Amino acid sequence: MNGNRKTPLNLSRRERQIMEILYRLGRATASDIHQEMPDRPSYSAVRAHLRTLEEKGHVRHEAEDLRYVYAPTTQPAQARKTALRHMVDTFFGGSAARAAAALLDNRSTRLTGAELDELSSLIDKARKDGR
Amino acid sequence: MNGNRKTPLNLSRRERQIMEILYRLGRATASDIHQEMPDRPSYSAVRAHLRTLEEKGHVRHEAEDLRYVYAPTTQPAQARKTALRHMVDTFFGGSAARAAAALLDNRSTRLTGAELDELSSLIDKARKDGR
DNA sequence: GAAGCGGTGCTAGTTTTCTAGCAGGCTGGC
DNA sequence: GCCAGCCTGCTAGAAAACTAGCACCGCTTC
Repeated sequence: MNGNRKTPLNLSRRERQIMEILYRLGRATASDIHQEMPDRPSYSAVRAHLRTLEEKGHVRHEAEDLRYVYAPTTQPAQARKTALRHMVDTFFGGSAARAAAALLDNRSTRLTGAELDELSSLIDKARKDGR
Repeated sequence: MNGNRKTPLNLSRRERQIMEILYRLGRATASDIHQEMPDRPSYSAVRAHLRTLEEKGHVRHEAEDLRYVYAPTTQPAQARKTALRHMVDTFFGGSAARAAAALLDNRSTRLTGAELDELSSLIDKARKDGR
């Protein structure tokens, strides 16, 4: 199911931590990322990892105001999709419905009325498409 | 946000692969896990990792029919919750609603009518609790 | 009872990851 | 000009991850 090479599965611990920060932030400088790292390593180490990630093709950078701003090469939408799929497979037996239910069910996630409406309409839409 | 020690964040690449398989399967023998591993390592290597994971407290084993059956120490429900939270934070700006929407929206995940009904009722319930 | 099968424990060696530190470039203030 | 501050590139060494292989044990089958 996953002999894929350019997959988060093949990232080292630190590389993965960096990628997650990058997905969360969208784009960030080495310094930003360094701030966010758990068990904060040296700034230098972070930069080295970024270079590796860039070499592996997971990340690209643009020069901006005299320093580099990094971003994932994968489009956010695609990354989200892949991540969701993986999560659903490993924790919910492949059932997106069960995963969605877990999201709704969770008491700690208070959803606003507007959000609920939005979801309702998505469900209606799914019903229409399905039939 | 995450100085936690016993978190998936601190697992090595192989250890994480094993944990994901274990979450997916619920419980499994060393051999089962070995089968499922990407870039299949040696059986021996898998066993070594399992021992490490057990030492770190992520996994426990029971003897059964002359061999060990491994399972995560974390309760599935709790693990799912943590994983969801993490996913929502890194890919959906912390919004469970956006994550749920992405799940529903995904064309590739065909939800059955029954599932949609189930979700609708969950939404209604959330509405009631919310007000 | 010996051989084959399938399991476990352990250890030592290799490979990869991870890291700090040095060298250098550009900018702004003194 | 020159120093401080902040950035990049690179490298060598330490630490961790990863791995294969050996020794052993219990069961089954011949």
